[in-house]
Amino acid sequence: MRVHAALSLQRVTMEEEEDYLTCGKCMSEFRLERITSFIKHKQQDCQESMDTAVTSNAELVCGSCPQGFMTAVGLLRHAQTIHKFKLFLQRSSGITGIQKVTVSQETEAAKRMIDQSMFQTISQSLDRSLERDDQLENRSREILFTSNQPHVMDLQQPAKGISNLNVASNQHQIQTESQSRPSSSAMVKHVSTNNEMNMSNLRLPLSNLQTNPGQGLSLGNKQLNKTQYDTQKDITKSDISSQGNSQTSSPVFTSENHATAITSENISSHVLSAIMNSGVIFPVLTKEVTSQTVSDNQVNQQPYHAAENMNKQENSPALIDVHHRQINQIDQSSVRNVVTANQTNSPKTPVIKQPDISYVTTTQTNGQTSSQVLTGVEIGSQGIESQQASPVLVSTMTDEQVTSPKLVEDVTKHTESNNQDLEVYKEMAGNTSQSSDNIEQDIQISPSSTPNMNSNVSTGDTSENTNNGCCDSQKCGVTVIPGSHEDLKKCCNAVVPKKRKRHFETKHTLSMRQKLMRRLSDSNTLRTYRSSDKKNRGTIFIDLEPNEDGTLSQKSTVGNDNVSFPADFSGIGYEVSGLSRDSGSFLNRSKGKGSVILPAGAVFSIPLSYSLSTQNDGSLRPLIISKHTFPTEASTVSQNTTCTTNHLTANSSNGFRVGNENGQARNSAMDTSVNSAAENMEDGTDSRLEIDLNHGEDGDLNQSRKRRYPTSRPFKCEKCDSAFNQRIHLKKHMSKHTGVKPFKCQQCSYSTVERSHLKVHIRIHTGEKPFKCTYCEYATAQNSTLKIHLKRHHKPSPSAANKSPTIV
DNA sequence: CAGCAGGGGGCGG
DNA sequence: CGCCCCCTGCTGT
Repeated sequence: MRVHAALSLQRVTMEEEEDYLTCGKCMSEFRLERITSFIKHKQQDCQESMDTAVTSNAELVCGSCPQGFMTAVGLLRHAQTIHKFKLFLQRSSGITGIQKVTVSQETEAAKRMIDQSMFQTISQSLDRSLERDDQLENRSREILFTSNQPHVMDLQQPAKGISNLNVASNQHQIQTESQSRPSSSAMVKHVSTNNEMNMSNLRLPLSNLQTNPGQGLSLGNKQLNKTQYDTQKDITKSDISSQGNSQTSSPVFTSENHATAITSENISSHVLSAIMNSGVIFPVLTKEVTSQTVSDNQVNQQPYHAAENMNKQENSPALIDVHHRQINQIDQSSVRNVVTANQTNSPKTPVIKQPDISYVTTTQTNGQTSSQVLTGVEIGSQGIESQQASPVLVSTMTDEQVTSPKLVEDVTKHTESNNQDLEVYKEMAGNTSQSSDNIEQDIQISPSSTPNMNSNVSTGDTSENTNNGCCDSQKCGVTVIPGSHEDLKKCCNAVVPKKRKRHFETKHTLSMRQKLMRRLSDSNTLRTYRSSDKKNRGTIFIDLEPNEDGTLSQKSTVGNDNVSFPADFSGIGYEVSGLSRDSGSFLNRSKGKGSVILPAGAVFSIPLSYSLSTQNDGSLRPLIISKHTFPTEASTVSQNTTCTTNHLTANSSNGFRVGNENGQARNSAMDTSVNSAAENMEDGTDSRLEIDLNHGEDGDLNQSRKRRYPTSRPFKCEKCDSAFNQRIHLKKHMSKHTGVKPFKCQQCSYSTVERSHLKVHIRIHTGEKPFKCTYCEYATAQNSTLKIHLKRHHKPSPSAANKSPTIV
């Protein structure tokens, strides 16, 4: 039998500092100055010490045994270790740090232990403890209990403590009186008779409690080392096992991963009162004790299984220093146990869950039993503060639903999907092995947000949105609902910014070139179709194919009888930038990316919108699309158009010209509305859709802005002859007449109607010249200025330009 | 020739 | 519709 004499509970107050010696076996406490009594106590193997403690030091006496204690904490730890009280703090929300405490049903041993006299004793002790608690550090005062749920213990505004806690022992009903201490505002509203106590919104002193899943649980800014962590796990493991083996009707415990151990520093009177009145056993962790315990363990080269020994009723040190329970294996059986538990146990049986575990719990309200699927939080690598998600009430289900095969299936599915996470977690936590048998009775449902120590901030990259990563709440902030993991995409999309989503859609799928090649390969047959069922309007796609000599050929005839095309497109270079989306606008609109390489034999389409007018006989006036070159532009075509065997060079403003044979042409884009042309036909002239081979005035290769919208300008200015294709442009234009320029420079009198113009203007004051010449030191504030500069000073030779077309 | 202002089109939301 | 971008024209050096 090992004996641990541990120095514990260094209560630091503002007024005094008391040191206590705690027997690790019987939990008796001795003042430090009575160390001789403590030594004697240990020498007598605790036999004599009880009397010593009771008679000489004890302020509290256990109601079930003659053990005496100086402090309520000591008594509680005694209750914990000897009489098997348990309590788990459930950290159940992240951002705000709000936490939840769920207390298990008392054990049979605890039931026997709890009697009125004990509670009265404890109550008195709590009052005395408050004197110290009020003087503890702020973090000790941060423990908050709030709850608005019925049948739960509600302790509100506990910052200053609780007073006069009276306990009705047998029924465990609690009443509170707060009149004795003005600062005491905590109230115990109600405690259900089934000993279920649910204390929500517990805010623990976060500064004093950090989780380091990879290395253990850090308490009081003291991080446990690997050995300590393993010890904790061992304790937990055996504890789980004992729970399952010895207490078939006991509360079902889920994994205690990241459960909050109660320390002498973070425990407050509220916790104490809660514990006392719930009749539960709780794990107490005292820093000094932990250190000592671990030290002893290290000496013994054998971790101490406190819980195991406790369950064996051995007279062994019972300093349960941790319940940082590591979940290592979750199998379907464990999942199903959840439902089984809810099936077999009384509805009154509380299900204790862990914050990072999705779980099913049952509650009783007005005599009706309902079950809820709850999810907890995940603990980030940075500690509790990194928790992100609040406990999410996913759904409220009836018992039938809870026990339905569907739920079992969903939970199972969900659990399976997260097993990989668990493996990662296990590995990172340094866990070596744990048999699933040990947690066979442990309820662990859907560790949805299994801590991912390496989890990154959501990147939105759908490629990473796998089951084990996407719905990690650390990534997307969405707590996964058991059984809803299949809705993974929705989950992620809910948090990925739209722009980012679009970014990934456009940048991380197929490259533009891949898209182009695929599209080309899919369209080796010429196609000409109308996008509209109406006879007199639609869009025609002219399929063209580059010839071996770099020219283009139109290889199909138009299906529309009312539309004819030139028979030969040979020798004509076309920019591809006019392709609409419908026809496969695979070109990037970025500058310098207006060209495209077409493999030999590939076909691309040029969309042409048209609208036909009716003739006198009621038939549609044929629309003629012909190759048309203006005499003055012919040279431009030959000069600026580059059309080699395998590529086409896109030049700006290269498109179609709509007009009539009188030469009344207006610039149009590739996607050309022929409405105006149709209108012109009304006057009897032969209207044709003519292909404008003009490649722009300066032949700038970068001028490849695609034109998507029709060039018709229905929005005409009432004060001048200006017309625009969009209303917004007319609106901007009107500012010229009205003088309204809402965007004003703060440093000068400049004002403009366009925000972007002001943005450019401000560069004058800031001196910012983001556009830098790649050939010299020249820099400018406007891109167009740089272009002019390049053109004037670094103009590439025509041959070079031909040899190096811009490639998308 | 550089710098700047402004018009107008494209495109996403 | 707002924003951005491209382009053009004007002006000063």
